[in-house]
Amino acid sequence: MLPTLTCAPAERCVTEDAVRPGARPVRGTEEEEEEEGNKPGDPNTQRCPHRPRHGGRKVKTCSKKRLKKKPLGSKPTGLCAPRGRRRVKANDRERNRMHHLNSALDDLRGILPMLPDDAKLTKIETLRFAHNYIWALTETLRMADHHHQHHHHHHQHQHHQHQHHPPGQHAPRYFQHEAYWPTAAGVYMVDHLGSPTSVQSSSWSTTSSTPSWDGSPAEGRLGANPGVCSSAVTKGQNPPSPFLPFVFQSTTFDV
DNA sequence: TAGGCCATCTGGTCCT
DNA sequence: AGGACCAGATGGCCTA
Repeated sequence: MLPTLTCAPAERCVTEDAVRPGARPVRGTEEEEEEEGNKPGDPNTQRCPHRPRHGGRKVKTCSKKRLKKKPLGSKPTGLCAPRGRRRVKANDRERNRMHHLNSALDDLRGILPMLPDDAKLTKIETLRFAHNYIWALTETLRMADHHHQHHHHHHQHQHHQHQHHPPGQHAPRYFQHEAYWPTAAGVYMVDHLGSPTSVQSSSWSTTSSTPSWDGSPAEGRLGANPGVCSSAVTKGQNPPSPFLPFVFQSTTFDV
């Protein structure tokens, strides 16, 4: 789902329909306006005129929580107090803040390996994927460095009995393996998921109210795959996520 | 139709 | 005082 831009930045006020051509038609607007006490013309209760009541983000101003949390000394405004200017401004700021957050998330999606089916990762998937992508790259660098040192040591032992590799071949051979390319994590996802959104996120810890990794590779969306993160991964350095990078499996370390 | 994902509103809290 | 941040609530959209 594309992020919807409604009225947050006043200067960029765009209707939802403008950015979501496929959006469904509006249902039941009039009665609900009445029900919420939003009378046209009342500056305190009127929502942004450019924001369609379509889809989505209809609001009831009197949730149980809000009523419960109302301080005892608050104004006796009946069930629904009219929204003041401050509240409206705060809503705009909050909306804007979330838009910025979403665009940052989009930027993050943009630098992650591309998925062939062009499926958009959800927020939590993006964060998890990025987390593991970074992990994979870090681990790749670490192993490359390790190999480099090993190779150098080997050369010293041989007392320079043979020539150095040509520049193009000096890199560790496993770096030339497709699986070690930076897009490895993405390839892994495609190989094992098909579509990243095709997997019920309830099968991993996404549904937790505090999404976090417990460090156990056996659980989770991808962690359940056997053979992932196999012997080549240093003990105690398990990738902390469901998106276990496959960079260290099924690749021969023929150095 | 249930569940997942999302945008939005909202009040509370903390910070400047 | 006002803004940023946060989390809960709510309801629309979409898909299996």
